[in-house]
Amino acid sequence: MSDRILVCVAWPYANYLLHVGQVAGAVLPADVFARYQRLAGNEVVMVSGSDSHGTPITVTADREGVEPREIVDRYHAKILETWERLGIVYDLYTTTLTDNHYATTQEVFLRLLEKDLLYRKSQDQLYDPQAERFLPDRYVEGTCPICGYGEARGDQCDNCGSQLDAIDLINPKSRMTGAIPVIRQSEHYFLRLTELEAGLKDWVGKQAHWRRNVLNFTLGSLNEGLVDRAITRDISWGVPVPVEGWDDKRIYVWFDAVIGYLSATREWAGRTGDPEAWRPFWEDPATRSYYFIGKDNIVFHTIIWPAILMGYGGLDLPYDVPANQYVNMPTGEKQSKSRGTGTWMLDLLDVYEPDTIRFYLTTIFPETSDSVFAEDDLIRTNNDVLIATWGNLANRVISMVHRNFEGIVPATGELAPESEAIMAEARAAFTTVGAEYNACHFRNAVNDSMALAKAANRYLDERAPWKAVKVDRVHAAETLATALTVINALKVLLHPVLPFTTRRLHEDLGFDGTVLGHGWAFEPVPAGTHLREARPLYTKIEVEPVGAPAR
RNA sequence: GGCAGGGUAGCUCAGCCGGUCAGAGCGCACGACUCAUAAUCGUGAGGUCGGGAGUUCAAGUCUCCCCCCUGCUACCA
Repeated sequence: MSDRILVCVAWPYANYLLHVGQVAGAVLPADVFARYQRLAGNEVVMVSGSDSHGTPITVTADREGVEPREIVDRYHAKILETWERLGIVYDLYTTTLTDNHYATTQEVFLRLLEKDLLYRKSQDQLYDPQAERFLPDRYVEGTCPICGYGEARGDQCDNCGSQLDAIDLINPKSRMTGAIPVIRQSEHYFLRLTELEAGLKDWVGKQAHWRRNVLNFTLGSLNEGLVDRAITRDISWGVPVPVEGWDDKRIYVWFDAVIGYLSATREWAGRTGDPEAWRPFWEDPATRSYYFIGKDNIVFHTIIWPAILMGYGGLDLPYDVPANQYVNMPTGEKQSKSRGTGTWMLDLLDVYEPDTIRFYLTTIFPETSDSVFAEDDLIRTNNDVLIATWGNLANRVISMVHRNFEGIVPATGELAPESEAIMAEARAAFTTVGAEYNACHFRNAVNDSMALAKAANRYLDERAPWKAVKVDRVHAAETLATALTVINALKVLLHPVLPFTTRRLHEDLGFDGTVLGHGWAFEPVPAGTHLREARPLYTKIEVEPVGAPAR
């Protein structure tokens, strides 16, 4: 019986290239998870898109003197290229610029308004009279009132780390124009999080399967008490507020971005030809929805988005939010788009095979703590783990079958105990490794798979078919046929992480169709099968790290 | 400052409802083998589990204090 699973992935801002941290932290875990679930026979839809609104995009556009849409188009194309080359398979990767998304966002807004979960309130805001624009705190700079640092931001002083209020800055000026900001009143719509707090607490309290940091952080925030948040802004780039007389404001990006999960699923449905196909993924309580995000985004996915959904009514709340920590540089520095530090995915893809990258990144998924990306470590992992333990295993066995059995899988009689044992281990791995994937413990899934590969290497050494074949062909035949079956099992177990090379291996082993088509199943390579000529699945990297720095 | 997560072998990380929890992989040393991308297999070297105090028969595993890293702190998302 199959499950229905919605895989939601954080929406990258379309104003930069993607770096390793974003991919290892959210996108690749989601893809591995979705691939596993599809293999396991579940009904999966995976959606995301480029977040096209927000101040950073406007600022980038201003700096280049172009329209925001041009920035979005440029980087959206680069992002799509990254997915293609890395083998990230979305059912839909869209943007927040579609008519469908605007309509969905406005529909949600109006529903909340009807239900009195939105209200208007005026607040003081800093305004740049030269740019004729309201300023977020971080776009104001001046002298820190606490330590005297001259270039403190309105929200925080980078020198002494103090949290600031932009109004308290000495000699404040706009980072956009240098003008002195003035205070102006502005009216906005606020979401009544205070109203939804009790329901959220009740719901979060039941999510015992969430990761410790996600659960504790969310409970902590709820216990401190929520504050209503403004969901509109004084900007011109964004989803229009569907209310008379609000033409000069827009729905703010954090509100429309999370709604993107819903609008993207609707858009996917429309593209499949069944516009109603999104409903089971959102309206059936048995559907499980997973949100793959970084740790900086937890509050939006465990509090605000659920609050919006609760307020809207009739839609599923997140089942799990397996937020990851960060992937840092070997120097300990963060991968940061805004600082320009980090490794761009496209640079990496220019140099290394996608499965090499996917495998290495999976081994450093920051599932429990920040992890480190290092190119020399990637090379070492490729050569000393991926190839030595796994690639070589497939290669040595297929080569032996060609050398000694004309490339035809030999038949076996009754199996020796050690052959039975390794077969049983391979069969059992489908349960254990499957459970790890299903629980989003991807590193464990890979480690368990590699343990099976090591066991297969050990089995080969013990049975030494290269020796046995000279004196007892039946013995050697049994060894090789058994090893092939274990290799075929590993092909399936590792397919979510290594989709490209396991597809090749699938062909090399003489199978038709796709790995996906065969499903999450233990399956021998039938006797009599003609294997293709042995070819290495992976290329050893002999070079020094070439370096693929950001910028 | 407050809240949350993390600080375990050279490296990357598990373990954390207290008692085979002092581990895995890589690297390193030695040995075996030679089918295979000099790959594989076996053996080994031992890290005061960030620091200090406490609870307990027993603590990386619980409590308290301190140090360091990261995120959030709601007008970056």
